[in-house]
Amino acid sequence: MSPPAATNDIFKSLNEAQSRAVRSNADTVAILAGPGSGKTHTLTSRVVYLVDTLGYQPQDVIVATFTVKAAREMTERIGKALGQGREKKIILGTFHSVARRYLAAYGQRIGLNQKFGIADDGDSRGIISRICKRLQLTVDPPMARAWISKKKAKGTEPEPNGKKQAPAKGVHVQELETCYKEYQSHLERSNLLDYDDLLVRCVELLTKHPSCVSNVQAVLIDEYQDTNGVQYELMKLFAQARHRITIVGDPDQSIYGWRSAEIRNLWRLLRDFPGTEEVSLEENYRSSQSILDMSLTVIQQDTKRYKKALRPIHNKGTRPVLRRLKTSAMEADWVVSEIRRAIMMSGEMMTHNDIAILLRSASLSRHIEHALGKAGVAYKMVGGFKFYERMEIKVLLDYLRVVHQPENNDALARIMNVPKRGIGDVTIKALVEEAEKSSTSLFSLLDKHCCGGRQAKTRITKQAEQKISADLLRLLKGIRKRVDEISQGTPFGLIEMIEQLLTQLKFQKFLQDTYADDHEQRWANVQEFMGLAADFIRDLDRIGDDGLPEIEGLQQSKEVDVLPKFLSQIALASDTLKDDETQQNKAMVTISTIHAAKGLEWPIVFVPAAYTGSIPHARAEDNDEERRLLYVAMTRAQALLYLSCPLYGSHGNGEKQELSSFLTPIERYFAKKGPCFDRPVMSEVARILQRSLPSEDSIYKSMPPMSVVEDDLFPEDPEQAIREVRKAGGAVEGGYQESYRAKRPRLYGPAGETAPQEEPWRKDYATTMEQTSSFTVSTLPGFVSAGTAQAALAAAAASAKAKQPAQNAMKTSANKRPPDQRSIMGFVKSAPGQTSTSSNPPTAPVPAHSAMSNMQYLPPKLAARATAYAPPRPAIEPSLSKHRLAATKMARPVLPKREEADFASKQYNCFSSSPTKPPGDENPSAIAQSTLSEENEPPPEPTRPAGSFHNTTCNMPKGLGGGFRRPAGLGRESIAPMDRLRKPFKPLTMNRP
DNA sequence: TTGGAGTGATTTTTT
DNA sequence: ATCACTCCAA
Repeated sequence: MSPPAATNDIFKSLNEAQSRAVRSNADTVAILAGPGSGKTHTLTSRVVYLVDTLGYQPQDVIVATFTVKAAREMTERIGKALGQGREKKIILGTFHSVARRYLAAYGQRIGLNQKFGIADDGDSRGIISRICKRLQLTVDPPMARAWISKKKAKGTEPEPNGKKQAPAKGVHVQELETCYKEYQSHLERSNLLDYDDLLVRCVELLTKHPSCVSNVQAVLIDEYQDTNGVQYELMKLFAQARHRITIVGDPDQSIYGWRSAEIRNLWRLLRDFPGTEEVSLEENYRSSQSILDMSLTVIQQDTKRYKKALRPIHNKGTRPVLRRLKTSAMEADWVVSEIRRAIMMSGEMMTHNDIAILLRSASLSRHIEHALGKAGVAYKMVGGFKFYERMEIKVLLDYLRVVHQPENNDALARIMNVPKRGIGDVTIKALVEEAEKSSTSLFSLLDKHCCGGRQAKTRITKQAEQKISADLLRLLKGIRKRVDEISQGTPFGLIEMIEQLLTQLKFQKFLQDTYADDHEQRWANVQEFMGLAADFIRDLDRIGDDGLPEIEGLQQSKEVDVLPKFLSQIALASDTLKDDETQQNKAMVTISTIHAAKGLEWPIVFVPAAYTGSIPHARAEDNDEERRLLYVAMTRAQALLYLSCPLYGSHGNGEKQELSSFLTPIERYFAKKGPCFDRPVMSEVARILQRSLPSEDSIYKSMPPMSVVEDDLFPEDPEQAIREVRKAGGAVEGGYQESYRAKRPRLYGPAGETAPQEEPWRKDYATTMEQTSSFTVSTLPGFVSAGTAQAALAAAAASAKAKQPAQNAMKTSANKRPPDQRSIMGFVKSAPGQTSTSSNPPTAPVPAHSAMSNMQYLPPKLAARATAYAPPRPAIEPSLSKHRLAATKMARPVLPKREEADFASKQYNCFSSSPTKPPGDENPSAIAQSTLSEENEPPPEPTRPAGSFHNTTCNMPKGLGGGFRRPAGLGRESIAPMDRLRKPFKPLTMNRP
């Protein structure tokens, strides 16, 4: 079979290294690469290659991703390339969903009830806290939960250093064990599996019954750095028939350590599959060079990490911004103003779709949402509050869950009194207790009590309640009956079922009564839920089942019911909705947690709240992971990157907040305010995004009169601004209102008139703000000039004290590695050129606190073994393995081969300046920013020693010019599909003039 | 024993 | 500002 067109297209879109990875004949392929290097594209291409060129059957390929979003995107991409709907046959999904599929089909072999349900987060939390209460355990339930989860997620392999999981001090392991046991038995009784159980039980299944995966020819894993112990085992088990595994990952983007992700899995793989071929992808197709440089200065603060080459394909670009604002409310307003400015100054080359605001925690979104809403900017929130967590939805889901699994006591207990039935907490608790003691389900207890020979010895049940219970039971039974009838025939009825629930519960009325003010919104949510169910049904037909291929001689249970599928889909995917339908054509800003943003990219990225306590999170255990998180956030940006930090906390009377400790050492490398969007800057942005910039004329014409052209609405140095105000006699307390005053003192007339007690002034001002949301506040001339004056003052002061490079942070040199500590891959396979990459900027200081790391290092013994399997490349120069300790001294690394090195360095030169760029305007953005930063060091430009090039690079195609095609799927259209609308019913009007 | 009002802590990240 | 929990009146 000659390769169809699809394959050729795929190969055209690959660069040399990517193509090598795609076509590798090795059984095990490990692709390690930095952000924006086309990892996922490579992985999908390999899938296409395996199926299309090598003729693997799609159903014999397993692709496991980490998030639902990634899974969906991958299906889409593969589908596009493969066509004929063959992508549907691939066993593709998150680890959890693939595991669920196997358990649904074969779980009975390990004694699993086929109708098992999935205990979501809330369920397990509830169960555990009830256990703790009941048994009067002293452990804190969340902590017990974490302990249990870790225990499950770790898998069976013992820790290398023999250390045991250490519970927090002072906690009795005995209690934890008890809780664990109790929890498991509760789950079992309710026929539930929690998230970890899905994996654990699947491991059990595949260990005992390898035939279930006897068909599997290849296993591919995305975001490998985030796999945990069980997932590793699962991966191996999936691949047990043929041992063909392809992984892609980036240790620098390992941000799920808290969920027991183990970077150790990387060397486990190399240990268990000695023939593994490594490929590294080194070109970054995503971000401007300066964004990449800046991100590197962050990630390189971790001296223990494994360094990879990462070479920008794009131009220098605009210097990233680190803005300081007074409060988080002001910060949010500033973000909005920058969003407007950027869009306006780009002449709509960029829209709201091109913008993301990435947050460390979802709870930080409040101010941002407020500001966006105030300004009438459409946005959507990814992650954070979950649709399914909303009361009204959760209730419906619980009803459905009880219909599916009558023995699910927790769900039943929750809904017993939900349209008020006059059953109080006490009664419910007693009933649950009784049910548990007599080891029946709550449902059958109630059933017997009401209908049968009234056996419930529960002390108190009024007759009124009894009748209402009958109503509840009748409803549930009625629906169950229908389900039973339906499941024999067409897989319809889900919608019907929900409708019936709604009418019989008088749900709308219930919402009206319970939530007086926002019942409309809630009802709308319910309707969206219906729409979601409808989509699900439709996709079931279109996408086909998520069943497994028939294996000869193996009986599998077919899932005929839609309900369980629907429920587990929801449990496993906090966001099931396809955006195709929901997507209004409105451009929307994306707000997302950093975690949820992994793998995505946007032209403009804001990272607000970059203060210590947020980005190294106050409760974080692993500072290095927090740093990686910041790195991930920064590397999402293509053209413009904005970080910001409020000086005062928004909570309470705002204590002072410190800039993120990851940023203080490099603060001076950032621009202090947003760039001037002049022609050179904008055209460079356009080049990075590969879009065409509207003519200067048309931009100018479309600009509303008196628009804000510069980022000067807010003082560059709020503290300075505060001092100014104070000098002028104003009271400074550090609050929201106050901040505005400090910002534009002139508004309030001559000095002294700023006294906060002047209520009328303030009120007026505030209302004006609200009403004029369609234009920026600053369109009033007075505002602008005052602001500008302030900014000028602030700038002067700022540059005076700019030279404080946080030397104190460098003091500790506790970061020296023990001599035997090496970076993972560099140690495992001591290939030349794979070691150093971009060298440190000699000045990049290292924060003192980076001593802890979750990186695991290969024990010498294993290392020796692994090295033995390394392909016959020249051994590494011993000095190089420790090169990082001597990084500052190392002017020139040892070169593997001279010619190659020269070639590579030429290549690099070629990368770093665009061929189309006239030699003259080397760095427009630098010029644009020069007023801000002329005294400062330029951002540390990593010098990339030629010898650091991986040999992949040296093998680059001879045709030097044509070699650097941007892989397809990395272009504009590849901006990852937006996630589903979180707040669909907010006022979403854009009212830009 | 239920339900409403009032009070008090509280927010990492995800399958 | 939102949720969970306590307290008090039916």
